[in-house]
Parts: sequence; structure tokens; C-alpha cells
Amino acid sequence: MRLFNTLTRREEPFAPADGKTVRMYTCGLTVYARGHIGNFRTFVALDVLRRALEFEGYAIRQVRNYTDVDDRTIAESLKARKPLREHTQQFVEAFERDAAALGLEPVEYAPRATDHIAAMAGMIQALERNGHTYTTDGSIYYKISTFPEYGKLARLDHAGIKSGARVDSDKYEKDDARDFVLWKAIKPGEPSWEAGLPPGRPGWHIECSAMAAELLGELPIDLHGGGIDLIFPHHENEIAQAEGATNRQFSRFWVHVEHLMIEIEAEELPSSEKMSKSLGNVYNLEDVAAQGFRPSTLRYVYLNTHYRKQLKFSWSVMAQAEEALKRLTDFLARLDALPAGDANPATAARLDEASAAFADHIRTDLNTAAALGVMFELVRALNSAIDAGELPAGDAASVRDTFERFDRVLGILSLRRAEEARPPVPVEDIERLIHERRAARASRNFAEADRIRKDLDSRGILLEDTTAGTRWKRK
RNA sequence: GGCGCCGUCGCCAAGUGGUAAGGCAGAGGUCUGCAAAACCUCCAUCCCCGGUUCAAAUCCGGGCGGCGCCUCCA
Repeated sequence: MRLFNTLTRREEPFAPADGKTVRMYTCGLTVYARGHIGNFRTFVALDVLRRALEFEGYAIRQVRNYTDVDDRTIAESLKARKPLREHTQQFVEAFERDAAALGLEPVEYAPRATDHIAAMAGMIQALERNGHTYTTDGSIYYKISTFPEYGKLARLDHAGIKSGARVDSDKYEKDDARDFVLWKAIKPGEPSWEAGLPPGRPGWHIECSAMAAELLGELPIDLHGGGIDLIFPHHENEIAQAEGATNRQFSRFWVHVEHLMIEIEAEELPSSEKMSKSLGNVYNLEDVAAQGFRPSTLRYVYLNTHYRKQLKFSWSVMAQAEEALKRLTDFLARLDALPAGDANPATAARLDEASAAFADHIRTDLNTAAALGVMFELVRALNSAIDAGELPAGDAASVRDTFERFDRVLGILSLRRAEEARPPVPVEDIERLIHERRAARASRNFAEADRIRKDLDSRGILLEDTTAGTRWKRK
């Protein structure tokens, strides 16, 4: 497996340190609002990474956290006049629903930051012992000047950070503009913890360092991932914390996923901007459904672009993906109606070739777009073989196996299948109507046959007549 | 102002030194009660200008355009 490592800005061979289990930490959602499809691009990309590593035969121990205490979660819970925990709970649940809808595999640990305050306090105390901190007005800060390697991930030099055009908006007093807060002093109306520190609450960055070390064991962990916007300051600060506290490397590999972009309307020149809550240009899974699309289609859109490239999202792209996905599922459905006969030796060769090419692309920094291309080339070859009468039923199982193997990494076909299992019309009704329509067609009552098809069509079910009978699918 | 990424067919998108994957859309054809699906054929020389090389979409330089980070952010 070759992966692009942000630490070195190079593609490098990746394997877990112990050769067996990948210990990975991926930054999750800040639960002050429902996650949008830009957030989920990252989560799906990291899910594919997880699946690809499993495909390689590794076991996985993954942490994906919920940030449930920070300025925004607190502000929103105050606004909603709800306790912090209660307010964030609904977004944790929404995330879990959305994640399942997009076919994300469950992770081993999905901790909420507020359940791990003690681990954070412990790391802050270790940083104090190592001389990396100072306290001002009850808040504890990380003194960057004590960590010479600061900036090694983001590759920002000190001068660059200082001369930034923006003014630091943090209200707390810091010695140096680059210093960041580890623990914020208690403020009226805000939740606080003690945990052996002055009453207060954790800064944003400490949770990830602390939970990674607590849940994944000895540092360094194998891999840390997240959205590209987290490189600085979040991941840079995580490194300073974990390495300052333990004097060990934090993570061997860093993987970052590019943004999902959305077009800016009413601009003469084609331009776009990242989807983000602060820009107010977000769509979530509910909006996707309202446009008539299923989560599997979105997952396909995600995989059609390499994870390190900005993804140009639009509803037109979704419609294109839906058609592409149908081509795949239509092909798989054709496999059910193959003529009897023993396996054709040519099929196995074709399958092996495609499997090798597919694995090769996935192993090369997770090139899912190229891997999809392999899949479609195989579909065309096999469709041709069916038309030529060269793909007998004896080949069906191995063909299906091959696509199932691809899908263990992509997670698209199984997701679509799960969606199909809940069609808008009960399956018994569909089958009854197909039966009635067959009788009508047998007696050449085509008007009635067409009426039944139109009726189902209006309810979201398409009927297709094949030599092996009539089959149905969702629109 | 600093750091970095990107610009490939109408749309989405692989390819990063050896002569342009794939999907969608489109055109023509085969098949078909109709419809669909499928198949066949057609459909780009890679933003512009220089340079390096036997050979460049791929490397270098300069433009033009888009985007991100430097502040909360997936």
C-alpha cells in the first residue's frame, strides 16, 4: 500500500508498525450542527482507506472522535437553552444515522471528548512537567518556543504565522501569537471540569492527542487522518501536545482529504468555494434526498474523484453518478439471466486481469477513480460477452465474487443493495403486478400491460422485459 | 504579504517523460409489441507562450485563470 504522507509530502509505502494491526486516529465531527456533505467526503474517504487496509489483510483499530465541547458547541447549546450534553447528543445521533446511510463501517472507538477529560488533564500535566506550558488568568497555554519542531507538518515558519494578515481574535492573553490554549479558565455560564487542574474546560486540540494516546496505546500510532483544513493549526498542535508530553513521535503517517467544492452562483467566471457552515453553502443528506438522490449516489460521487483533489460538486454531477451507478447494477442484474452452460475459461482470465488492475490502483494512494474505470471496462467486456453468448451461467458466481471483492473497498454496490431492499412499493405488490402484466402481454393486451408499467413508473419502479422475464428496479 | 495546490472532450474525471482510462451527455446503427437495458461505430492532443529532450498533458521558466491554508473549519 502506498500512501501520500503529509509529513514528508511524498507517497511512501505504508504498513502498520507491528505488521498486523493498523492503529489509526481520524478526526470526527464537531457536533454543534448536522454534518454536511463536505464533512462526509472526508469521512467516506477515510472509510475507503480503512477498507483498503482491510483488503490488504490488516486488522484495524480506529478512533473517530466527536468534538462535543468547544466555543461553538457551547454557544449553540446556550442559544438553545439546553445542557451541552443534551444539545450535542442529537447531532451525534444524526451523524451515526448519516454515517450508516453512507455505508461507513463502524469504527472501534467513537469517543466523545467530554468522556475523556481525565486523559486530557493527564497530558496537560505531563506538558507542564516537561516545561511546555504557562498559565495566565487560570488558562493554561502551550509555549511554542519550547518545541523547536513546531511547524513541521504544516511547514509554516514562525515569521509566516506572525505576519498573517488576520488578527488573532482569541480573547485570552497569550505571550506569543502562536501559542495556543490547552485549558481554558472557567467562565460564568459555561460548563467546566476540574480533573486536577484549575476549574475550566479543554482547548480544542488536546482531545485528539489525549484520546489517541489513551485508546490506541504506545506512540507513535500508525496513521492520523482528517480534512485538509485541519493541517494547521489543529494537527500541528496535536503533534506539539503529544510529542511534548511523551517525547515520542505522535503518528508515522498523516493523511489529509481535500475539500468538496461548490460553485458560486451568479459569477461570470467559473469559480467555486469550499462547502462550509461558516460560508453558509452547505447541503446535508436530507437535501440530497430532497433532490431525489440516494446516499449511494453521493458515495459514488465521492469515489469518482481522487481524495487529494478538490471535488467539484453539483446536482448535475449527482445525476451523472446515478446513471453510472445504474449501469453497474443493471449489469449485475443481467447475471441472473445467463444461459445455462459451463464456465468459459476466457472469463477467469478477464476477471484476474481486472482484479489485478483494480488492486494496483487502490494500492497506489487509493486511486478510487481509476479503480472505478477498471470496473466499467470489465462491465463492457462482460456485457459484450453476454451478447455474444460467451458468458454462460457457470461464470456467474465468479463474476459476482469479483465485483463483491471490489465492493469490499468501494462499498457502493452493497449500499445500493441495502437501499433497494426498501423500495417505495412493497415487493409483493410489484411481483403481483408483474404477474398480472405478464398475463396481459400473453393475451396481447398491450394497453393493460403498458398501464401497469406506467402505474409502477409513477410510483418509482421501472419494469424491463428481458428474454428471461420481466425485472424491476427503482428509478 | 507568506506557504501550497490545481487548470485534461459539453459535464464529471484518471493519467505526471513514450505518444490521451472511465462515466454522463450527444450522433448513427443492431435488437425490441412498445419501453428500457445491452452491444457496435463516431466524439479531445491536454489554459497560453517559451525552453529541456530522440520523445512532454507529464520536466523547467514566464504569463493568464481557479482554489486552499496562514482565523473557527472535514
